[in-house]
Amino acid sequence: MTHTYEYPRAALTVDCVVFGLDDEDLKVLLIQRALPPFEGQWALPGGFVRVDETLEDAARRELEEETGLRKVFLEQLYTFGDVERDPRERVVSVAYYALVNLSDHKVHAATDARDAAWFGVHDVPSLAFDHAAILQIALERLRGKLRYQPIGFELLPKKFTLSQLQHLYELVLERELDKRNFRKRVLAMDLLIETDDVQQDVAHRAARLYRFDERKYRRLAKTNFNFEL
Amino acid sequence: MTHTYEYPRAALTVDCVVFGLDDEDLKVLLIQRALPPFEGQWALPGGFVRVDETLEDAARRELEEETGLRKVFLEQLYTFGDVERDPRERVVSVAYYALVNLSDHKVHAATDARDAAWFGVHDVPSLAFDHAAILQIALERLRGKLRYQPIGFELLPKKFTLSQLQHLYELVLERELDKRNFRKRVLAMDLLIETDDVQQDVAHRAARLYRFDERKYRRLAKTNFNFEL
DNA sequence: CCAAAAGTGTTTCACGTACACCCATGC
DNA sequence: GCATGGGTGTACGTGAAACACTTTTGG
Repeated sequence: MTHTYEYPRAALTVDCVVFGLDDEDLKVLLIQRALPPFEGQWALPGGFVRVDETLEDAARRELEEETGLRKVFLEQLYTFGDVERDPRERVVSVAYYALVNLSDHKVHAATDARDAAWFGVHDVPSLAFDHAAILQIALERLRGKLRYQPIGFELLPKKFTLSQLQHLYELVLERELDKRNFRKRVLAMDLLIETDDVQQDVAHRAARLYRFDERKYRRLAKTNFNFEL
Repeated sequence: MTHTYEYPRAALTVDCVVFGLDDEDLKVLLIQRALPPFEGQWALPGGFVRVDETLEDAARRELEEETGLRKVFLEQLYTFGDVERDPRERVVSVAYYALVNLSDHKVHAATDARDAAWFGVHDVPSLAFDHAAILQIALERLRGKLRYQPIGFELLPKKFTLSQLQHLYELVLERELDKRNFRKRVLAMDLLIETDDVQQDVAHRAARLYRFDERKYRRLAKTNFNFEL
């Protein structure tokens, strides 16, 4: 069955820049395309928006279909509408970025993807379409938002050490931070809950684990409080 | 002539939130719709994206067609994709916001619009579609960006007084600022050029006029300099 | 006992904030 | 001469930045 319109229409897609964190690096999730165009090349997960689903629903659906990821932090990034960005025809893509913690989420390739894999953000292969540009903009957005929104916790396990948190900020912001000042600032916000647990299986003194107090943050966010690191 | 596709497609539009400044208020430009749906209601200027133009080109074209505005500051805001946001069919809209100075730009209604007029942002009539929500998000974005990007100057004439600049910040941020501290901070950035001109035709001491040094700002922005007010 | 990271305070300096009066101009 | 906004400096307090050693644990 076909669908007919009076004027030609652009196709509409979503693409997802999924960031994850391991011990060494900030990573991005890519899939290897199983179909033309750019068959065999690496690309951001994504696909066509159905006419009866919202943009965010489409992004979540494609993410699950292509990589198995569910229930991740997801936020709209920017809409890319250059006329020649897809060689087939006019395609406008609404890009989203997602944050996941690698320890909780296992990834597997699926529909339309030969393979799915994590790459260090400074070590990505050549990407299909304008996906390299989308990735750059996502990185800038992440850097900007990390400063004044508590989104970094999405990249960490529920319980984390202060050193892990600092390491995350250093990786994303690409500069070193002073340990004492970092701990002072982050604890002064009074949004971390000290748990009774400590790190396991480390060959040195085990660090205390903390949780982010999201409930309290939401309450404060409604008044006029500013998260800032 | 008609166009057929294998799957149904959403229509794609752009909408523009145009902000302007006069002596009393931050204003937004609205048009009165000449056609259904929402005939006779006020709405944001905007319209369908052609298949051979970029999103920004579409926004600029619609802005000129419907309101006569050209060569304004324009930046993408957010893409709205709720399934039911247009009663006719599925329409996804890429929203932009624009900043103009009212003294330089005269507005006139045109294509598809019965009328075009400026409204105080806190005094808008009931709007078509989800345009009230789009306006709210544009306001938040403007407030957020004004703090750390020199976009306020787009709302002022090329030469302006420090009081005008302060007034703009007070209107957008919705709080009063201390005159001496404001002047100190803004001059300390060293991005304003003092001109030889002063205000004309005022019934009190005439204020000095300044220009924003955009060239210098661009240079600094490339290193690691932060505009912040 | 050694390696490795955890954890902890103080001083200094810059910047944000609060605050009030005289000046120039037009009518 | 009076009304209106233009223009200016200082004192105080808070918060950011610099900086080094002791503690705990596992191997």
